[in-house]
Amino acid sequence: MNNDIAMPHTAMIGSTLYKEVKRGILAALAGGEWKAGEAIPAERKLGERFGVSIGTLRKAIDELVAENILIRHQGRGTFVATHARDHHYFRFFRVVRQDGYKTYPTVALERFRKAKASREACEKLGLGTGARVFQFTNRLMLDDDIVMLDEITLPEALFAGLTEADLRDRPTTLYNLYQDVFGLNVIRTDERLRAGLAEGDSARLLGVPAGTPLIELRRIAFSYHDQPVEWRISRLNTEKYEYLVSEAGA
Amino acid sequence: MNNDIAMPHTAMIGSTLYKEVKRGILAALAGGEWKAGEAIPAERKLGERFGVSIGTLRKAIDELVAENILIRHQGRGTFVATHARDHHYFRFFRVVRQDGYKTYPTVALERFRKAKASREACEKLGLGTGARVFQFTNRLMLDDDIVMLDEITLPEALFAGLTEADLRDRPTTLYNLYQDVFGLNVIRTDERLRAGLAEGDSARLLGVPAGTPLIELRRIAFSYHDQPVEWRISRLNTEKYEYLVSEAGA
DNA sequence: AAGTGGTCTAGACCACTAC
DNA sequence: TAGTGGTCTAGACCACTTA
Repeated sequence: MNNDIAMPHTAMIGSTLYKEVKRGILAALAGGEWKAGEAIPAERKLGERFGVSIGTLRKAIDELVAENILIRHQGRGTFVATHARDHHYFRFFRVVRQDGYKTYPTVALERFRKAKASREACEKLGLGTGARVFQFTNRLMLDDDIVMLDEITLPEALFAGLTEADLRDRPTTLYNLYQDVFGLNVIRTDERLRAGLAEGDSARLLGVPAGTPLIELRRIAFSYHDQPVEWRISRLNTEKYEYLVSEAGA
Repeated sequence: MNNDIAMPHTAMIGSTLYKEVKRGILAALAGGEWKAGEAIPAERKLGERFGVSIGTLRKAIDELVAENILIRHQGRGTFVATHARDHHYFRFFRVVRQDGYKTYPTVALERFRKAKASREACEKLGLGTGARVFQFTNRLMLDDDIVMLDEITLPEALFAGLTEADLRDRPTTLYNLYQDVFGLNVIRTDERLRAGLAEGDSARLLGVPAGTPLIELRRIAFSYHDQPVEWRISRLNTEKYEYLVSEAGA
C-alpha cells in the first residue's frame, strides 16, 4: 500500500490523525459552522475535507457521538445534538419517583434579576469579581408535587439580552433555550451533592416545614472546550422522589 | 473481494457480527474461561476463533473496554478488568472532600451476621422471600473523619463460605474480594439518593448528633448479565465531603 | 526480536431514508 | 433511485512491552 499518503499524517506532533480530525470537527462546531439540530456534511465529504480515509473519519465521529455531541441517523445523516429533539430531553435531570416512574417537570419562574455575581458563582463560572450576571429561581413540579428549587446564575457576557419573558414563555427546556437563542450547547455537567435542611425561603417555596431534610445540589454546566456557562444551586425534596445515578451501563 | 466469507455472518438473525462476537466474549467471561486480571487471547487469535476479521473483533472489544469490562494495554495485551489494579480502584466511590481533594477510605467492620433477607433486600437482589443472606456494616474514614456507614447485604447463595475474617482482614477493596474469592465481577451499579437525618444507631456510629442531615444512598451492584450481587444502604455525612456526579466527559 | 495492541487505509456491500 | 450511515474485510505500518 502507498505510504506516502499515510506517513505524513502520523508525523503530527503529540497526537493521532483521528484526534486531529476530531479537534477539527469540534472547532467547526464551536465556531458555529454547523448549528444545533443541523446535519454536518456526509462522511465521504468530511473525509475529503480532512484528507483522511472514511475509517479514520468515522473513528473521530464515533468519539463525538459517544460524548453526545453528535447524533447519527442511519440513512439521514449526522446531526449536531439538540436538547429539544433526540429524546434525551432530560439527560441532566436525574430526579425520579421512588417507584422508578419518570415524568417530566413543570417549571415556574419564581424570581428574576440582574446582579453582581457572588464570590462562589464567580469562581465556578470563571468570572472576574463583580461580573454582571442574571439570577433567577425556578420551582419544579412533578405530578403536582413541588419537588425542587433551582437558583440559577448565568454570565451576562454569554447571555446578552436575556429577559424575564424569555424564561417565562419558553416552549422548551432551559438548555434548549441556551442552544437556540444564545448558541451555547451544554454538553457536560459537574454536580456535587450535600445533605441539607429546609429553612426560611426554601422551606416556604418548597411548601415544607423548616428542618425538612433536603438534597442540596451544586451544578456547573459546560459547553465546548470546558467553558462554564451556568452555575446553579438546587434543593431537592426527596419525600416522594429520588436522585438517580446509574453507572457504567451497556 | 470474496463475499462467500462475509455474507453468511450478516445473515444472523436480529444482530450483527460484532455484537455476536461481543456476546461470545462475554459468555466466555461469565463462564470463567478468563479470570479477573488475566490476559485474554491476542486479537488475531480471537479473530480466528470467531472467524471474523481483526477490525470486527476490535469493534467488539472496543465496546467491552468502553464498559470497563476489559482493559487494553498496548504492547502487553487485553485484560479482564480488576477492581484492585487498573487504578480505577474507586470507580463506584464518589465521595470527595469539599475542596475537591480525593483520598482513599479506611474501612472498619462494625457488625457481621447471617440472617434472612429483608423484604426490600429480596426485591432488589431478586431473591425468594426468606432467602439467607450475609449482613454487615462498614464504617468509612477519610482523613480521620468518620464519613459513611455502609449496611451491606449479600446473598448466601453467591457468597458461600464468607466469614467475618474474610471481611476484616482483606488486603484490598470489597469488590476485589468479590472478584478474587467468589468470581463475581461488579461491573455496574444503580444508586438512588435521598435526604435523611441521623438517628440512634447511625448517629452513634457516625459520631454526629441525632438530627444531623445525611445523604441516604441505596445501591444495587450488578455483575455480568445484570445479575445483582450486592445490596447496600449507606449514610453519608456531608459536613466536609460531597457526593460527586460528573457527567458525559471526554 | 517477537509479540501485542493502536492507527490507518481503500473499498465492498447492507440497511435505511427521502425524493 | 440516489444518498446516507452501518458493517465488515484484509492488510499495512506504528508504538510499545517483554525477554
